[in-house]
Amino acid sequence: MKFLNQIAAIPLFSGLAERQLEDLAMIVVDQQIRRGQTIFHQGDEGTGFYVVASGKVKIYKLNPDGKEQILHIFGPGEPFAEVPVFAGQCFPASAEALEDSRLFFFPRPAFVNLIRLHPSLALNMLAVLSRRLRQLVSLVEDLSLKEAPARLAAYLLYQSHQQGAPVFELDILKGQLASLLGTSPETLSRILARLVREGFIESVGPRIRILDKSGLQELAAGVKRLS
Amino acid sequence: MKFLNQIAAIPLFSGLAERQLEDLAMIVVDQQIRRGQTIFHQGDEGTGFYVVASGKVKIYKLNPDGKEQILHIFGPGEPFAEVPVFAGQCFPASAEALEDSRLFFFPRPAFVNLIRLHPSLALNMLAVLSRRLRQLVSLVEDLSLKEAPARLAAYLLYQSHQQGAPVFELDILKGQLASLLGTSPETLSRILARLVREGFIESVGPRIRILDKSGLQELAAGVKRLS
DNA sequence: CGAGACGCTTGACTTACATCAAGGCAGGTT
DNA sequence: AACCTGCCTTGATGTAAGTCAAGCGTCTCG
Repeated sequence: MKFLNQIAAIPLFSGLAERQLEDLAMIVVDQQIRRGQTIFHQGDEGTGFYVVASGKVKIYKLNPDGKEQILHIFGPGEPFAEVPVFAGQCFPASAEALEDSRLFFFPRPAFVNLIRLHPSLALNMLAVLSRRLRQLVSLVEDLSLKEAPARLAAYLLYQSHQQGAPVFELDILKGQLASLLGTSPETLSRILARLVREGFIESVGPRIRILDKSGLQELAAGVKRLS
Repeated sequence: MKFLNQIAAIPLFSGLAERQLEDLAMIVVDQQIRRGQTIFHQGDEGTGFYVVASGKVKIYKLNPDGKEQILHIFGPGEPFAEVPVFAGQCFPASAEALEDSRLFFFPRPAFVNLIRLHPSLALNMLAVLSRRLRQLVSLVEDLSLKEAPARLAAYLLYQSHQQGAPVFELDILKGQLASLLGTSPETLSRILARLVREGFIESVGPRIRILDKSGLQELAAGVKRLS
């Protein structure tokens, strides 16, 4: 059966029996998207949700002046746009591919039926939404209670942790990072320069080396500030 | 059985059979809280979730300087603190009673079992989390993409709509409203004064009268600004 | 090769909002 | 009545970060 292996590898579907995975494979729709292409706009009706098979997708909001705030960036294996499946039906935000991507689309009615039949699928989905909630709470906290340098420090530490090394490469463009951190490219550039000047990091292009991890942690927590 | 009627009236549990409501009533714990009292702190371990029976509760974050951001304010019938039930186990934020309140507490293990047995309970919970996600996305949008006057305008319109009249009373203290809108009491006070001066509203103490609904809507949408 | 286009950086300026400080007003207590 | 205390308002000042504008390296493509 088509895509069965790839579907089985999606964390959201972990713990499901072979039979249930086959049910999923029955309803899935495969979709190719080019970099820069819009997947949906906020306000569009949501007829199902997606899982990233390959590539990278951003979920974002725009204001009337054209300023953008990125809410999430999702990579392989991560589901997105589940909200309209369970509440209301329109998307609260827009989605666009940051790279050429392949998506699995699961139509709503069939998926809701599967959830009814399989409690472990429901619990997995509850866990996904709960983690998402946690992420968003943290974004609100960052935007409202921390300054831009603290947000950047937190992001750098997170990336370094994810990639498992004190030296790493930013995996998104700096302009996109600015939008994710809720600031402008100019401000991001200036803060990065200050972090270098004050010895917290080295930076060449997208390559970052963390020199003072505990200093960055203090910045990120908001207990210390740049001079 | 104790509390059965009140539990049956909670929207989260709508559509459940009598038998299932009785199961819930078996596991519920009743809890009285005084105004100002803390229910839990962020980082505490979450052993279950709550539903407000009466009173009012705020969910909030603090930064090291003591600045507060309110994430939600919940009233009768609304569940909160579900996140640690399904993902991780510690609370992402803190909770405090804004009024003397009565809470129903549902211990995690028993509740998770009920979810396994009753798919409609799972779907109800998914709907609750999805709506919560929508709310938080909207909060991020407000904080990052709108100015304080737009946030206040949106709040006033929402309250007016909720209470079903162009004249209404703020149901929380202005200081708390400032924290909910991500601003300071001083700034809130000034913006309110400007809204009055420019003829959008009348305001005496906590009493608000909306004079120019469409003007406020334009402010809230960010297409127009205060002069 | 030259010309764009794009992404990033840097400098000069502007601004929304926070902070600090003082005072007003209402409700409750002695 | 005098006096808190809590909440709100108003004024003066400070600042983080946005905006505008110019310039630079890199890559692509005619």
